[in-house]
Amino acid sequence: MTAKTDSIVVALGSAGRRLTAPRRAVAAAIAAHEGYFTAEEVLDASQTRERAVGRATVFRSLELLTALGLVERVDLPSGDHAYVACEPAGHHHHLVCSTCGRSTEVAELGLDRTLDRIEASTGFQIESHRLELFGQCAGCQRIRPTTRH
Amino acid sequence: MTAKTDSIVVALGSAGRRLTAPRRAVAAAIAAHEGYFTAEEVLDASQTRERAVGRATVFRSLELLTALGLVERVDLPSGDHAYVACEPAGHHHHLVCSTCGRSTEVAELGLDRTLDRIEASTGFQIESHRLELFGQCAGCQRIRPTTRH
DNA sequence: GCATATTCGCGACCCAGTCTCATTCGGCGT
DNA sequence: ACGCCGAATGAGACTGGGTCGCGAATATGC
Repeated sequence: MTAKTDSIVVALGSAGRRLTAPRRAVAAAIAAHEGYFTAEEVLDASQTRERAVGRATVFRSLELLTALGLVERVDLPSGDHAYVACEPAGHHHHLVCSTCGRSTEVAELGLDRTLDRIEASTGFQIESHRLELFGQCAGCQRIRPTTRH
Repeated sequence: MTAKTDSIVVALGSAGRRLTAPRRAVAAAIAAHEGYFTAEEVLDASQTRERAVGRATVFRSLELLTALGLVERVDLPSGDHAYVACEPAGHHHHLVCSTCGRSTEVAELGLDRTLDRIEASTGFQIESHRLELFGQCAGCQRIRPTTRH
């Protein structure tokens, strides 16, 4: 967890952004989550601190962290959106457990070739894609599924 | 277009749902769109008719059509959601032109094998996935891009 | 035609997310 | 150690998508 918040702190610094208390609070809230989390949850979590973080700030921080590649937005099958913390490494996709919410990153998986083929056959020039995978993680497949949080 | 509305009519019938004027109106509005469309657009379109369709009804109809597999929800890169009309055929993905909004369906593309591999390596049991492709369609790649609608 | 369950439409409501703007504060220069 | 200044914050109003509840309307089977 400290590792996570640390990397956030570092990233902020090297991006020339200020390191403020609210941002620390958001980082901490994110670090405290195992899997995906919603803006609401981050908001709630930071409200409980002595110095509450404003709603707007939470959204702004999430936006910033997204821009820095430290978190990514996921649209759950249910339709509402969540975020997952992730390594700012190259292109990757998320595999989210629909029971406990834990998410793992899966690296490139030969999609590029397929995209090339699609481009060739449709004449489209693909600019971006979104691939999200949902399922049950190894742990939750056993009889007693871990409930989310 | 009549073809599109027809298939909607048929689908409603065979699903044991009533064929009402508002639903026809929504179907017509959808058929009038080349590419993706938002709930708002459908709403506006049906408002202009003599007999206006209520906001709730538009959403309910879209929900129903989605359940019937005639339209599908797409989350645009911008974050807001739209719908695309599609064949109730098997599993497929959408390729959306970010300029003109036109969308084409691309069939299965060897993703299954990759998913199997991911399952094997992560221990996850994948239940569903979402793959959306965005880019420029052949027409919009030429100098004068067709603007949306 | 009639009965009746389905669907509608209105309007109130809810909730995520944005905007504004006065206030605060982090980080740099000295 | 101090002060400056632009970046960042927070409170709350606001917006816009989407839902809910309920009395009225209507599509369908008979």
